[in-house]
Amino acid sequence: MNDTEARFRLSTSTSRPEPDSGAQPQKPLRADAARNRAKILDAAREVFSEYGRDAQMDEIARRAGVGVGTVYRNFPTKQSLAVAIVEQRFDAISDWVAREMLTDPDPWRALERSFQWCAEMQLRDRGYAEIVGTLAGAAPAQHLSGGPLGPSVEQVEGLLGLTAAWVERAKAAGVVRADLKASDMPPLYAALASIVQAGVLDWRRSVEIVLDGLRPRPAR
Amino acid sequence: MNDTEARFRLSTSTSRPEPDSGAQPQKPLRADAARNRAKILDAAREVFSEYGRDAQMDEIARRAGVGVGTVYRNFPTKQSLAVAIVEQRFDAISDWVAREMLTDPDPWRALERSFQWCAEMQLRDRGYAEIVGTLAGAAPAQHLSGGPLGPSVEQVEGLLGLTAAWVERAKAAGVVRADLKASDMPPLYAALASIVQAGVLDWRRSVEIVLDGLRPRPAR
DNA sequence: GTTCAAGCGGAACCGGAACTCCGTTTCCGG
DNA sequence: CCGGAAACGGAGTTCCGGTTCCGCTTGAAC
Repeated sequence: MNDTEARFRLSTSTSRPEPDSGAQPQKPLRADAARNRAKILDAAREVFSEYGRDAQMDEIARRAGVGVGTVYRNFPTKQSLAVAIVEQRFDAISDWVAREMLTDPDPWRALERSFQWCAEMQLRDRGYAEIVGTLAGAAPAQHLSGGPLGPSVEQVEGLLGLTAAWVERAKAAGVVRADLKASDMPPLYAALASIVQAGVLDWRRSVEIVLDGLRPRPAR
Repeated sequence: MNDTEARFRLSTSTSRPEPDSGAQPQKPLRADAARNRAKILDAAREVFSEYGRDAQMDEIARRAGVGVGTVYRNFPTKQSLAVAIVEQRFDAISDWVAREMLTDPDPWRALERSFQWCAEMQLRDRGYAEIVGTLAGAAPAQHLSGGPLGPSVEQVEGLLGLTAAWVERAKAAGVVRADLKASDMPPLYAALASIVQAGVLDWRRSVEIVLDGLRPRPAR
C-alpha cells in the first residue's frame, strides 16, 4: 500500500516541509529526498495505525529504511509527523463520504454502509477513534484552542459540510428523524469507533440500536 | 472526599498489601502505616481522575504527603495501584446501579438518570471511559486474557447481573424494545463516556438518539 | 523508658524514547 | 567529471518517569 498519497494536501505532500505558511515558492526537494519523505509517510501511516500514539520514531525510520535523522529532517517532531498523518486520514474520510455516501441513491443504505466502514477503519487503524473523536469534539465555536493534534479548521468544516449535505438528502427522502442535524452525526461515529476499540465484538448490535434511534419518529 | 472506602473489597482496603492469595491471617498494619495507605489511595484516586493513565507516582506521593518509597511499599508497581483504583471505581458503579437504578420504580427514568450519571462521572474522572470500555469489551467468553488493567471477573459478572435485572424489569414494564439484552447496555455506556471524553458539549443530544433507539419498536 | 522491627523519605538509579550532531555519502549544475 | 550543497545515518545526548536502596524515624511490646 504505497503512493496512495498523490491526492493529499500540500502540507503533507512530497514537497519541502513547510517552514512557515506564506513563503510559497519552496525550492523542490532533491529527488532522493522526496522519495525518502514519501517512504517516511508510508511507514508512519503503518506504524501509527498499529500502535496509535505509542508509535516509536525509531520504528518508523526502520520501516522506511531510513535513519532517524532523516525522519527528523522532514518532521521536526513526532507530534508534527502525527499531525501530518492525521490530516491524511481525515482527508481519506472526507473522500469516502463524498464518494460513497453522497452518491448512493439510497441515503439510508449509505448510512448503514458508513457505520460499517467506520468500524472497519477502527479495526485496521488503532488511531482512528481518536481522529473521529477530535472531529466530534471540534464543536462549532470551539475552533479557538486547536487541541494537541487535530486536523485543520478547514478540514473539519469541509467534512461537516458534506455531512450536512447527506442529512438534507436523507431528510428529504424521509428516511431519518425530522429533527436530525449534521452535528448529531460525528458523536455517533466517535461512539462506534470507541466501541470497536474497546473490543466489543458484536458492535453491529450497537449500530442497530443507534440506527433505530435515527429513524423517523413514529407519528404520535 | 476521604474515607469513603470502608466498603471496598479487601484487596484495596487498609490492610496489608496482599503478598499472595491464600495466606489469610496477615498481621494488621501498624497504625501510621494504615493511615498512610489510606492517604495514598485517596491521592491516587484524585490524581488518576485528573490525569488518567498519565498520572505520575511522584505526584501521588506528594499529594498523599508521603515519600515515593511509601507508595511503593504498599503497591509494588504503578500498575498495581491503578488496578486497585479501577476496582474501587468499578465497585462504585455497581453500588450506584444497585442503589439508584434498580430501586427506581420507573425503569425508564432510571435509564435516563444512569446515562446522566455516566456522563457526569466521565466529566469528573478522566479514567472513566477506559473503565467502562473495559467492561463493555469484557465479552462473555473473553475472560481468558485478563487484559492490562481491569476489574476482576467476579466484578464484571456482578455488574452484568445487575444490568440483566434492570433489563428484565424494564421489559416487564414494556418501556424498552422487546429484544433488549443485558449485553447491549455496556457498549452504550462506553459510547457515551467516550463522547463526553471527546469534548462533545451537547452529549445530551446523543443520549436522546440512543434512548429513542432503546424504546419499544412500534408495532409494524 | 528501652529496644528494635516496621515503616519512612527521597536521592539516586535505570531504561526507554524523543531528539541532536557531525562525519560521510549522494545528487546535480556547470 | 568535479565541487560543494543537500541529504543521509545512526551513535550519542537528554529528558523523563518508574523503581530501588538505605540511613533515619517511630510505633508498640515489654
